[in-house]
Amino acid sequence: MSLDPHSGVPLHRQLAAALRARIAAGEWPAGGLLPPSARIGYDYGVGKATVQAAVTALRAEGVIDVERGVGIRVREPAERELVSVPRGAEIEARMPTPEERAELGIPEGVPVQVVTTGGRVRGVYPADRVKLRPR
Amino acid sequence: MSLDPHSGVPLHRQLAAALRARIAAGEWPAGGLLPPSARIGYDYGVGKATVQAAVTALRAEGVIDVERGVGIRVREPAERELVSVPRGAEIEARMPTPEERAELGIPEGVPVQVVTTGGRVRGVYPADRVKLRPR
DNA sequence: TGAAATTTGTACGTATGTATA
DNA sequence: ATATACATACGTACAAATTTC
Repeated sequence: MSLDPHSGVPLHRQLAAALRARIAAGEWPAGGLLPPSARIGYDYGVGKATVQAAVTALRAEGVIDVERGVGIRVREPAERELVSVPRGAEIEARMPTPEERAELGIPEGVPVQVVTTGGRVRGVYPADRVKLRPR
Repeated sequence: MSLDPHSGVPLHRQLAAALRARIAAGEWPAGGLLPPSARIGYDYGVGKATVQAAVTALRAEGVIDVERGVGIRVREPAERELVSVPRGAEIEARMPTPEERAELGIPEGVPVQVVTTGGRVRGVYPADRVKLRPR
């Protein structure tokens, strides 16, 4: 349950793993709030920066959302729309640029899928809201 | 060139944007090293934690790699292998779990593409090394 | 309306550890 | 062995957003 400072694994990674496991186990429901970060730090006996690092990592994984003044929320899976992709197209995935994140309203930790045909970009899709299907 | 503490935009975001732009402009070649983080902090007049936050963000975007004891390296685009995807399959993208990152050797800031048919997972591909093509 | 409490964000500094050159 | 460079981790202070009273 607790963390081991002598395990060789950094505390912030241990903490991220612990929280990830508790979230996966359903300890907090999707859309629900984790305890305040100060409480988490107290419970696990680590400082603020360590909690911050763990939270940053889980955000980058798309596991949580953090709302300032509110708390740390378990991300809810979004509805996924089916998008057909023609034969011969190519599908790549990558992290969005900040501009794309702003324009498309993409949360942190969510990649984009890019569909191209003949080198021309046909679509850029937030990966949490689409499933691509070859037609 | 420099940062504005009064712009309302956090310094670490401004710094990340500045470095992103300089990288995109080719100021440092792919595979090359940025200046040491201490130098970056000195040049931009910000503290160590601020540089760290900017570096963490650029890592999560897949723009840079950080090698301990070496420096901050501009990531080189990997060779992309073409993978055919059958009709009727579904393609999703997401950030990998830490286990997947370890098993597949996926760098930070790189999503995975997941191909399923009939709900069964047919493949999990590091997105920096594949392009999927509907066949 | 507004004040207070809660909670996260930003940013600094300091010290120590560890990998590489 | 020494120097360089990033990583970890602590603490502190203040700012900003939200909720509650």
